[in-house]
Amino acid sequence: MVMKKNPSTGRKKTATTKIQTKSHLQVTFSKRRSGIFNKASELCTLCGVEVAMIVFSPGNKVFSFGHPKVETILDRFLSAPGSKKHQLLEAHRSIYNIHELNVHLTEILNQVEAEKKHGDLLEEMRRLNQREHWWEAPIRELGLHELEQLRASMEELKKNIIAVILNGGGKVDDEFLESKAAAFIIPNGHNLLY
Amino acid sequence: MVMKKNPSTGRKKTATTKIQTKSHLQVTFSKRRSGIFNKASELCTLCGVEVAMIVFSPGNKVFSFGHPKVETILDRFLSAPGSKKHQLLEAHRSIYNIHELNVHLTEILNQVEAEKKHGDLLEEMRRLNQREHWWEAPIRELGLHELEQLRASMEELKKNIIAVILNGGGKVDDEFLESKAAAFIIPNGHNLLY
DNA sequence: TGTCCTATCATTAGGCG
DNA sequence: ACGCCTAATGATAGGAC
Repeated sequence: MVMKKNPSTGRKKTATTKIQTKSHLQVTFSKRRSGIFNKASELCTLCGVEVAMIVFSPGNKVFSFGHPKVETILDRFLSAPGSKKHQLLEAHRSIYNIHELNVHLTEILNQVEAEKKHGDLLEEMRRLNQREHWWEAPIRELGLHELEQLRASMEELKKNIIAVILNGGGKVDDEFLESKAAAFIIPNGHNLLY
Repeated sequence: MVMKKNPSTGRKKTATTKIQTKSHLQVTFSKRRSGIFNKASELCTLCGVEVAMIVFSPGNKVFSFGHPKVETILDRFLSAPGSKKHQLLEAHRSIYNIHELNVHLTEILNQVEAEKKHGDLLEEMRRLNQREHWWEAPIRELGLHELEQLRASMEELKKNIIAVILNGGGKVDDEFLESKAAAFIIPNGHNLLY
């Protein structure tokens, strides 16, 4: 026998419009949300399918359900072929592009470094040559003095070249030159670069 | 009065395990899926919240529901602070990083180009100088003939320098030199570079 | 797969703690 | 916010189209 303890209780019809009473809305939201999540879970176990669900509450909190995992489903969904969904996945791929770009950039930067060193070396030669403006005057007019200056410049240039190559730009004295004499053949200034 | 047209019809209890009959499973999936989507839609209108849902069917098809849009919700969800969810958003941001990197790369490449041109110029000077090995022999021993050779080399070097600077590497004849004489002071070989 | 139908079953509105 | 209770409403299994 059924006892009607409280005739006023029980389910009532619900409107299809937004609930206005804030507290009422909160309660309804909680109940229905858990209900839907349960139904989603049932769908998973009953049909063996994958489901993801994301809900933002009226209080702007995030509720999510996912089987097996929300992220997994989202990955599958975003990687599915079609329209704008691809762009996030593309972005994901671009991480690797960035890595490649960085590697490329490093290579390029090394190249720049090398080119700069090379350029500096040659620039120094040119500067040393031009410092005395020896080539601006017709060569046939060079006197012994000028030639002597030129020779001295060349000696300095050689030392500087050695400094750049062996020493990274440090000072080069005769002792240092002697210590490296075995590696670079510099008997009387010949065969320094070749 | 209610007529019972078919007493065998009507709802029956359902197990909580996976449905084995494939066709049965398909039907149940369809019905329940649309049911859940309806409930989600109701939740949206009733509580004014945002909902996204993704379901993979037994036949591996994708069904999705979202209010206002699936992508919108996913964006909000992925940008929500917390754990791994960030990584996709980070990836999204990295698109802009890639753009910046590309700009940077272009700058660097231009720099490399400039350095290379500079280097080539100086390299050419060096090669022209060394071609005759004029500086390997003690300068004081240079004869008139060698000096003449040196002078000729310098002339060629100057032309090549002008070619690189003005012409991008093309050939330089006297006519061309004359056409550029106003810009570069080359009365008798003086003040070419400075 | 979707829709309509019907007879159930499951959900949940409303109230209370 | 959560759980329990009750009763009415809503959802859906099963069948047929």
